[in-house]
Amino acid sequence: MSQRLADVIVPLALDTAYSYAVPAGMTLAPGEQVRVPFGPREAVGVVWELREGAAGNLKSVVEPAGGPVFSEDLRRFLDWVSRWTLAPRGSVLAMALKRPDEERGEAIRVGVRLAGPPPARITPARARVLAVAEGGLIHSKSDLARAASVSAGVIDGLVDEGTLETLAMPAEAMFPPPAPDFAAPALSPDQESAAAGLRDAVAARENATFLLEGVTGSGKTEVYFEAVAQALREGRQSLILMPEIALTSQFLDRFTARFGVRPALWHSGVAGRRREKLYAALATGEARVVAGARSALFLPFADLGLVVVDEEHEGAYKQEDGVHYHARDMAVVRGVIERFPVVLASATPSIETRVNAAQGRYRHLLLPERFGGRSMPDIAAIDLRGIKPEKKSEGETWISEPLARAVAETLERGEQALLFLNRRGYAPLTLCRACGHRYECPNCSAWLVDHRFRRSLVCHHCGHIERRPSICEECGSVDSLAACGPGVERIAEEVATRFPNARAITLSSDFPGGTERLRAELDAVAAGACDIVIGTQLVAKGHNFPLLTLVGVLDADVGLASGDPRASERTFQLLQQVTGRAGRGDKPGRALVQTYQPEHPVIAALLSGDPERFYAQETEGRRAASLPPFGRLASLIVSARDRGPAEEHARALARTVPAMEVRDPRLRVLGPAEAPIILIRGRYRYRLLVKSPRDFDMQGFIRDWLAKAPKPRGDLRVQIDIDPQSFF
DNA sequence: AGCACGCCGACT
DNA sequence: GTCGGCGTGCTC
Repeated sequence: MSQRLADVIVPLALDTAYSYAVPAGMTLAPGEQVRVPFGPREAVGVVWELREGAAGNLKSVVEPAGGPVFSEDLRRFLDWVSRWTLAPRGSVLAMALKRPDEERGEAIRVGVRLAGPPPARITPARARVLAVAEGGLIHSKSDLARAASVSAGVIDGLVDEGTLETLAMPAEAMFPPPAPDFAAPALSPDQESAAAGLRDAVAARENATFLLEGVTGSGKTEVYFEAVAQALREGRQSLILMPEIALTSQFLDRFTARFGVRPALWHSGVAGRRREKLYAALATGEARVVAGARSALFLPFADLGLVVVDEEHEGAYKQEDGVHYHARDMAVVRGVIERFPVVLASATPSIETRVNAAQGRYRHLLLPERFGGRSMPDIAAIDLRGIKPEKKSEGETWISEPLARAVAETLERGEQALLFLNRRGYAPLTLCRACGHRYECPNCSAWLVDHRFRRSLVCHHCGHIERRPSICEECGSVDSLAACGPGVERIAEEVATRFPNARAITLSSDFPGGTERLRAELDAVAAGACDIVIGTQLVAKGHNFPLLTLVGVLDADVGLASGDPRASERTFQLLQQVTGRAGRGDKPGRALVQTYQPEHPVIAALLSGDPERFYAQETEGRRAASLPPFGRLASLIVSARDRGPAEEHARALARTVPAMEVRDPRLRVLGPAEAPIILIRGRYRYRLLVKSPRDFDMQGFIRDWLAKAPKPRGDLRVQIDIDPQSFF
């Protein structure tokens, strides 16, 4: 006998949809959330498909579970992401499905208002409460208590006496709609023509991808705000994706100035009730514009009409654990499936995006000038080869004399200077001068970084932390430990000796007090609270310092020596971005770049002020090596607590490849090789690389391969990363 | 992800 | 003899 069946996906690391009978009388739509029996317990999943069939001895759906309905398009998108990343569908669903905390119960806010005669005994505290409550308005308990500066107990007392009554507060409008024409800006002709292109695409629901490229200060944000405004006029939702740290008050201020209200925020710091409310408001369409970190891409929007990926070249868009995905690329896919335009904005686009634009897959919108005709900073190299050796003595210095002079001049003019070094901590290596012992992480094959402010040695890979010793743990020598190389803390020390009267601050992601303090500190710096900023890459990103006129790059060569195929691109983008921080106000900017290899292509391109040269070279290099975007790449990381099993399983996987019947000669499997950092978090890692042509079904190959290969047992793990971004 | 089943060590 | 360690496998 045929009856209605529901194929349900549960948000667990499972790829299969499980079939349940729909009890007679229960109405269910595809995409609805349902409670289903699952093994010995119950789970909430999403109806992926409804069909007719024989119920056999299938279990039945318990009940509809409420919450957002997952549209056909969203389900197709999640399926696509699963097939692309090779992650189980349930894991991908888990990124989109957030159930409210059942423990917490309903979100009813209790309010109070004046409703009866004054109490028999009137106290000063009670009098203050009555004065505030006089108008007969509904107050929330906590607001009323605060306004009358009394404790909540006083309110409760008045409720007991019948003077105040409690009632449910009307739900406050959590997500007031931004106004598309609140403060439309005056745009330059370049901005206006780019904005017009975006507005048209939004209005036409065109599924086009745009590269919006313009140097720092060219006004990209104003342009994509026009696309957001258009989506608002169309009554559709917008999502602005940003690297998490860029979600600062500066961005919120600009948004508020343009649209009159703040956008809704979705990132790891938004939790609890706020997160639940926003999740619900997304699905009803009440939240119109969301600014979020990469994870916001998977949320069940009611009617998404635009996605902006700001700073599209940022590595932060790549998720490196769980489901390995690139939010920028998945955003483009969501745009195609749900038929809306996607805008990729950057001053220094990724090679991938540049090539896609050049080949006509993306539309290229270029903002050639700094807004208001401000000039780009003057960039000059300081060749350390001629300077450094004579300073190598007991008191090592990292700021060369020419750079120090430039800083002094900047301070004299009352302007701000930034010293950039992309290395956290005090020194990247600690060794014993007596025995040569190097301090290494017990869980990782990496050196421990001296964090002198915290008096600790810290591993930047696993977070291991130990007290900075005074005697060598190996040979027992006293005062023999030497810090090798600089980190930002060490630069801060040098700044303090060289410029004792300057107000200096060191900013890096390990800033004490967490992200919130850090964001506040960035605002204070922008407002002029200090003279010298010493910072890691964090200061290069998403924050403008209007008073900054000098940027000193302490070591432009960091990162160039690694074997990572993306090292050049990343270094170029970072240096271009940080030097671009100089001179944003009405003062011209200047950047000095300390380097041992001024003729290196990356450094030379930076100095020439001609990024096209770099892009042309790098693109050719990728083409010649068939690297992305000209070829496809995947990495398989095999890991285990013991070295032997990890290596053995990696070899076993490699041996399975030639045995496969289907084997395209254009496909290559390389390795296994030890990962560059073989031990991380106590796990040994071996890596296999798959290279294929662009038009090859690489995921299909990997799926077939792993189906025939030996299954990982015990604590062995195989992680698949399609289009890996980092290679350690 | 849970949760049960199952097969080996140290306890009443 | 049993309690419980966590490796292995399953969830319509």
